[in-house]
Order: sequence, then structure tokens, then C-alpha cells
Amino acid sequence: MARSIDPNDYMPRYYQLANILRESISDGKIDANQPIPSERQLESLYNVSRPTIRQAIDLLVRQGYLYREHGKGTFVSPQKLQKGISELTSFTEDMKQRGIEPGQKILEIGTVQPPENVRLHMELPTECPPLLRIERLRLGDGIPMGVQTSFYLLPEGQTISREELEQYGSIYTMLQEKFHLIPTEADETLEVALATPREASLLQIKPGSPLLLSERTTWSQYRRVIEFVKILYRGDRYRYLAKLTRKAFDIK
Amino acid sequence: MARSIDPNDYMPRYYQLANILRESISDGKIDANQPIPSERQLESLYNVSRPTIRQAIDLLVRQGYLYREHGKGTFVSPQKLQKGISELTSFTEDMKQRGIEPGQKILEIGTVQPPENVRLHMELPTECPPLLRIERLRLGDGIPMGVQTSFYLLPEGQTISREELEQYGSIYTMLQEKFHLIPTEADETLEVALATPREASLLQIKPGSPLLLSERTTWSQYRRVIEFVKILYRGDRYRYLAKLTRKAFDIK
DNA sequence: TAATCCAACTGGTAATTACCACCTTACCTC
DNA sequence: GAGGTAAGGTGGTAATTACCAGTTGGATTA
Repeated sequence: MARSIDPNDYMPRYYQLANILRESISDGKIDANQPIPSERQLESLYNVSRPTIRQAIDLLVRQGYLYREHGKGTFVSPQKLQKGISELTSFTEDMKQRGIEPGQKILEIGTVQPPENVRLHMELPTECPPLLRIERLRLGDGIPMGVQTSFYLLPEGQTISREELEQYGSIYTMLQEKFHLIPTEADETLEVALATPREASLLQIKPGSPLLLSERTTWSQYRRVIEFVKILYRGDRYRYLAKLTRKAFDIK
Repeated sequence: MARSIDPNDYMPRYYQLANILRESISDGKIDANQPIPSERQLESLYNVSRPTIRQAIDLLVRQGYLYREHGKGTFVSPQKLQKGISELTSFTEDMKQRGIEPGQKILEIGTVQPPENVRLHMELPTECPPLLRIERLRLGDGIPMGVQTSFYLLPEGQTISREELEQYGSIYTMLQEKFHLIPTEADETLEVALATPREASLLQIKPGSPLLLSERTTWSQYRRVIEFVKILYRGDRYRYLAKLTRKAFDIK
């Protein structure tokens, strides 16, 4: 474990420590199910107080990197548990995490009045500003993975051009850099659907093939709605991963 | 806001406070997007220190009941965000949360040597003790919702009889009360599948109908594998809900 | 009147101290 | 040797104090 904590950094100390620990884990410096230094040891290793250390460890436990055992120590989670997550990720990030090269083909881009169901998902009034609508074919290692239709509520008068989108690749990066909007919270539902002829031809499958339908509404750090995204994944190529946890107290 | 905190209770104070606050929210005593008392006010209201109060609020924020705004206050989340979750729940709990009356019909129960794929999901050695296998038809408001096949690794020599299972209804309750095993962490995958003739007849749908296939491996509080569960949900009757979050720092 | 500033809130981070509950181990006792 | 026991380690909970960083609104000033 190297590096140290800079009290004057713009990042809080517990967050710096979490990053240091996370890297040690990802780099494989500590094996799975092996203990990290105890909280009292970390205290003198990094010259931060125990509450700060616990805050850092809490973060990594929630993210699945570590687990604690009362009276024994804090341990590195087995690899497989580190992936899952219930983290909000873009398609691009999702693919990269799985070791798949993300790609896209923009089918349509333009501003529209949202259809009724989209408007309801985004909780917008009947009279609402036009939304940016983007329809894309999503690729994984060059092969069609899904068809994505997304609607964005951008700051008044702002928009995103096809060229910009192609350049950035990921909209989440754009939202942050151009509009300072950070997707922070989302509701997602998953269900099955059957491919229409159009979807089938885009995805290169037979009409009526089963698809995994994901619908997601996303809110910004200001708790204002940003986007509604509908993705139809090829049933034979996509699998959704979730990591679930439960506090022991919930049962006691 | 009523009730008070008993320092001698077996439950930690931050957890008692979280329960009190959660109930106030669920009871609708505080409207959505309205602030709860400030942390300093709660301090004197309940005679606990601010770190304890923050611990309680942290819990509720993670569970989606509250959200904070720096400099302004802590507010009650809109209803819809309170449901989601990435919480580990049994079928029984899942249905109750949705306001559906859970039911079940036990199709088969017995001990078996696990098939290869189940053994791998549970990370058990080739030579492993027999597992309890339960096959159930799961009902929601009396109508077939899914077919569930589950495998349990119980303490040596222990088992569960059909009668016990029928009586308890939920295995999670049994695991806890009879074996002191608490399901704490799980990995779940979701994908689409097509109904075989047998599944179709059980679920009262046509063979080849699309299903939502959930596979879950669950670990106990001791990080030992407890169960592997495979559920085939009727595609037309079940929708999976997820609540996703992202820390602002992750992008900074 | 309108713009400015500042005081008084809010939550966010941090150090310090204390004690409890659980687990391991080494020592002691029988 | 087998058992129990106590010491010292671990994480878990809790109170206290301090200061920082956003937000707001009222008092002050131009």
C-alpha cells in the first residue's frame, strides 16, 4: 500500500483513502478473502482518524470491494462479487465492465414532443418543452446488442448534434462536461418483449424473437429528471447483472 | 414525530432512530419533498448525538427514503423512489412489497446431488454433500407467476420437510429461525428464456412463450453459500424493478 | 429602490475518546 | 492431553467538539 493522503486536496480524505484501497484491491496487491490492515493500523499508516477510515471502508463495502467480519477483520471480496453492482452506468460503461468493446450506430437524432408514455415516465406536464430524441443501434464487439431510444431534457435552448455525439461516444460524459449534469439516481424496470419486424432486422434476428426490455428514468444531482431510456436487448446476447444485499438487522 | 429511543434496547440507537423516521415517512406524516427536522434539531428531539443521527439518515438515504441537499436540508423522497431497491428479498417479500398476495404450490422436495451447473454457481467441490432441492409453483393473487427451483446447503444432517415449508411459507424465515442463517448477499442475473411444454403447462401459457429467467446465488452472514435459486417468471406478469445510484464523486 | 453583504441557518468532513461485542490464541488448570 | 479462561486483537456503536461549505434571508448600504 503506497501513496498518502493530502489534507489539502479537493477530495475529502475518506474518499482519497477509498481510492487508494480500491486500487490496491484492483491491482491484486491483496488477494481475495485476505484481510486488509486493521482500522487501527490504517490509522497510523495514513495519519487519519478511525471515523475517517471507517467512512472509507464503508464506501468500499457498499460498492462490494470489501466485507467485514466482526472480531476478525476486513477482507477483500472475491472478484466475482466486485462486478455486480446496482450502480448507475451508461451502456458504454456497462460494456467496458464486461470486457466488451462498445460501439454505436446513430439511427436518428432530433427534437420532438415526447409521446404520452415517455412524458409520464419523466413526470413532465402536458405542456412541456421539446426533448432531444436519439435512436441508436448499440453494438458489442461490433455485433448488434440492442436498440436504444433515449429522450433528454436539456437546459433551455441547448442541444446536442450528431457530430458531437459521435465524437464523445457516451452521452453521460457529454452531459457532465457540457451541461454539468450528473446522472445520480435512476429507476429501472426489466421485462421481456418480442421483436417487431423493424427491431428484428436491426438486431439481425427473427421477428418475434424474445428481447430483454429495459426502461430507465434518470435524475440529476439536482433531482431533476434528465433522461428516459428504453433499450431492447437481444435476448440471446445480453444478461442483466445485479448485486443484492441485506442488512442483518432487517430480520432481527 | 413521536416515540423515543431506548439506550438499553438490543437494537443500536441509530437503527431505532432510522425505524422511527422511516415510519413517519411511510405513514405520510411528512410529505414528499418536505424537509425533516435538521440534524441539530433531531439531536435534542431524541437526545442522541449528531454522528448517530447522521448514521440513521445515511441508512435511509441509501434505502431511498430520504435525500439531502447541502445547505438546505434533508427531504423525504417522492413515493416512487422509495420502492425500487437493490435489496435482497425472497419471493414472498417481493410480492408483498408490490401489494400482491404471495402463494405457492410445492411440486417436489427432496435431497439430491446437485447438477453440474448448480454446483458451479454455488462454488462447491466435485465431492459435495447432498443439497435440499425444492421445486415450487409461485402464485401471485392465486395466479401462476413463476416456477422456482431452489437448492439449499443446510448444516450437516439437517433438512426441511414439506410440512414445515408449507407452514412457514417463506424459506428465508425458516433459515433464520431454525438454522440462524441470514441471507446477506447475492448475485442475480436476469435474461429471457422460452417456456418448455412442462413449464408452459404449469404456468398456464403456451409453450415457447417468453419468460424472465432469474438465477441467484445467495451467501449467509458468514459468507458461506446458502442457496441457488432459479425462477422462471411469466413474461406477461412479472417486471423486475431496480433502483440505481451513482456517487457524484465518481465523476469529478 | 435595488444591490450588497453578512449572519444564521443547513449538511459535510474530521479528530478524539470511550466502551462494547466478538474472535483468536496462548496460557493455565484439571 | 483436554478443557476452560483470560488477554489482546478485531470491528461496532456512541458522544463530543470543531470547522468547512453551501443556502437563505434580512439588514445594511449605495
